[in-house]
Amino acid sequence: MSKPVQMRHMPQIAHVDVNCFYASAERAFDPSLEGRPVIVLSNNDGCAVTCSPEAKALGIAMGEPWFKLAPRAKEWGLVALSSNYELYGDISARVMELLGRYSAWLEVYSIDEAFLGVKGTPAELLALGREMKAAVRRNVGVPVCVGIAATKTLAKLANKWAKNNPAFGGVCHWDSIPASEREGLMGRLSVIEIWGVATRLTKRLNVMGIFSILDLARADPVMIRDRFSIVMMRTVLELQGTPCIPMEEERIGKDQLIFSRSFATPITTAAGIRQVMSVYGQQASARLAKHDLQAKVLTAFAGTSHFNPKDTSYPSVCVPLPMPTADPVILTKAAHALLPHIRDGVRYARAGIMVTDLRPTGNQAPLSLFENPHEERHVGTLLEVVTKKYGRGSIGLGHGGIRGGPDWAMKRDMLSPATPPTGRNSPSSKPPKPMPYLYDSTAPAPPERTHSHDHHPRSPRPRPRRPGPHRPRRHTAGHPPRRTDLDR
DNA sequence: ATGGGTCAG
DNA sequence: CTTTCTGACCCAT
Repeated sequence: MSKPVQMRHMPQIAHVDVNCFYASAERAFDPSLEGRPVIVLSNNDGCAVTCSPEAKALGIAMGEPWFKLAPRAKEWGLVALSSNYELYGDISARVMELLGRYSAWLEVYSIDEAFLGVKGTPAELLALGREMKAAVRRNVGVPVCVGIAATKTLAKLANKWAKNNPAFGGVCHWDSIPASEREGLMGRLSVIEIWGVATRLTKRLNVMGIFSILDLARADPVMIRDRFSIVMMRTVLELQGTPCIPMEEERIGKDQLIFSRSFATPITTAAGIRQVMSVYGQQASARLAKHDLQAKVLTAFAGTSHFNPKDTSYPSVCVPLPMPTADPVILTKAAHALLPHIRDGVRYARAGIMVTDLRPTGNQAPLSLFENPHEERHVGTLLEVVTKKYGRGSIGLGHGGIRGGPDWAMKRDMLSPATPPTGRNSPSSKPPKPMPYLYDSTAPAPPERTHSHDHHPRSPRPRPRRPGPHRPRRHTAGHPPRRTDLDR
């Protein structure tokens, strides 16, 4: 008895992500790094955030402080690089552009991950996955793995499986695996391996006797909803193969922007904090302007190190702005409201500002023009132009513009030299042949969320998107596969 | 509405 | 000297 034809054409979701993205991006830029142990360091060159497989083989773990590694780097032939987000953003854009050719339904989930709506027979889906993997490798130069399944949650799991089990060759189509094997896997994996479940939820689930992914998949969704949340229930349903997390439209409009940083060395003076606040005020202004937004509220904060439990202090102030603004002078002044709360001698390890209550520029009363002379004179714009031309730190208001001086600047001593080559590996150099079974705009839309408790309103029939210019989320290649037995 | 908690990457 | 920096959403208040 053969299955109805439609069964073989159920919409599925492909999850694609780049293996150890930052390290791979550095390699795409500098192929001589291929085969060598490479790590990419966090801000301030503090610790390793991404390790190439060769680096992992040396026993280097994610989060390993660089100062511990440095002495042995030479003997290991270890290449350590400061994180270079410009490079990663560029590589990311190329990957996404390429993936966009394989489906009208691309959701850029993070700087190195995407979901694609796909459909076809199992054999076709597998072929599609392999084709995408090969194309990205060929055209952009980074390795990816692909997981394909009926739901996002399962697609991510399949991807993880593919990554950890060489037998898959980097591509795993969930439904093509015998059920007994899938259950074997789910039975061996802790719930913490699931998308959306971390330490807290794991503990709570464990208390209820739910330890493995299989335990959770077999739990009663309603009970889970009552004891946890609708979100966790969706996870359960998704594990059972019922799509509940739909493909998302590109997120438009943010609710808040945060600018904060840990310092290379603690700041111990109000003067130092003042300087930092000035820089953040200007950064906030530039970002708001870029997105045509204005803020109504600014929060400024500072804090001592979490690792030094004595003498802690976390001052913060919330400043309602007289009118929605993106003006650097006003924002900087507002940020300085934190200063009275800063005590000299306290070792502040980080500080930042947050702008909230954001709204699009342009729908305020004209009166505000006169109340806001800086805006009228385009001070913000000028700052941006100069900054773009001469680099950050070359100009600034008040104490923000001191160049080279501040020792709280990020250390990036091992930065890769420049932006990556264009042309050579550029995706456009060899466009992939479209596959006959692409998920196209005339095909049924991807699964709708079955429970509509969801924040971002979306059109009932999501429209297909081209990948367009992306605003990939920031990302550290974090959450490194803590030891799993995905590969038996 | 707002803030604390939780998660992701 | 376990991880940076964001961003978002859930949920209780």
